[in-house]
Amino acid sequence: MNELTHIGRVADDLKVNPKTIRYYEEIKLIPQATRNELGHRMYIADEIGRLSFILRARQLEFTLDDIGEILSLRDDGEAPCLYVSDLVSKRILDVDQKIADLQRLRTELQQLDKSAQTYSHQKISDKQCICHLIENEKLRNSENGIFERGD
Amino acid sequence: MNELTHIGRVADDLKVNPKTIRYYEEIKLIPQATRNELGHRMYIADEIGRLSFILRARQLEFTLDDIGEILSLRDDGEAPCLYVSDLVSKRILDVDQKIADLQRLRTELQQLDKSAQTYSHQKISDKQCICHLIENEKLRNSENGIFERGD
DNA sequence: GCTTGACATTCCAGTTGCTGTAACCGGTAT
DNA sequence: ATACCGGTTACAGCAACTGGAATGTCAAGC
Repeated sequence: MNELTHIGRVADDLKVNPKTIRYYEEIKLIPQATRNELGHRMYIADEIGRLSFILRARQLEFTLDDIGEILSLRDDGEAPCLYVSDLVSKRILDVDQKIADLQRLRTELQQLDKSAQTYSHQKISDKQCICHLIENEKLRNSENGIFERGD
Repeated sequence: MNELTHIGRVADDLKVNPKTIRYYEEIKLIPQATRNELGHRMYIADEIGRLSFILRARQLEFTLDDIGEILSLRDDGEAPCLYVSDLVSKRILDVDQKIADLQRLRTELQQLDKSAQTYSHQKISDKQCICHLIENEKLRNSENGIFERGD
């Protein structure tokens, strides 16, 4: 076997852009691939394993930095799993936050959409108004004090 | 009145980084501010209005490109509201998609977290394994065919 | 008078995770 | 011969800022 594979094949199999693979090599997330006589990168199962680990972690939206940490812990012979499970917990909190933000955003947009129907038949008269859709929302919300921009 | 305000003050009031304001000027989202004798940017209510419109739209996660479109429609004397309400509808769909993605992600992370508890007492023995948390998930999911990476 | 601090200015570089483009090379099919 | 396919490199660009350095001006405090 020994299965030496070109980058394009690997990319197809893992459904990823070949550029991404080269990029990961460039930032040292994966080791420099061995080259064939033409200078083409050739991959063996091991490296494909590492790569697909990275892609899996990216699907889980770990940052490349975090993934790099995980991999180098592992490369040093340490078990990264505790580290990972810590990251996982943190990511869950992040994701929850983001979902909440988006849901709030969705509500706002929905209100905008609703008032679009209400206002659509009106003519613009107020020269100050940039867009009464967004402007009116702003006023309504500052009355209600909905947005405090919690960063 | 006539209220001429320094950039720092405007930034404080609108809770935004002064750099952001300069950046918006640089990309011509807002006109070049008038300067005082020291070359400092000074703002009047009108410009602050335009700026806070932009910030409001950014809170609603419109892109600067879209905001630019809206503003230049308005600058040309046209009503951007139909355009905006179209954008709003599209944004709602985007946001829905994003929420769904994040919820799926959350589920995955939760599963990871659960198996972290299951596996945490085990010793690492398999040299191939980079992190059994993520690896095992990958295997489980490819068995179930959960992830088809719908892009 | 001098220093310090708080602002402002400009310009340049960096962030994240890639992706696009250009210019090139080599092998294969027609 | 030539077109096509896939590989290579290096560099630029995306979004939406943000940080830092170097410089300048003014006012307060010692």
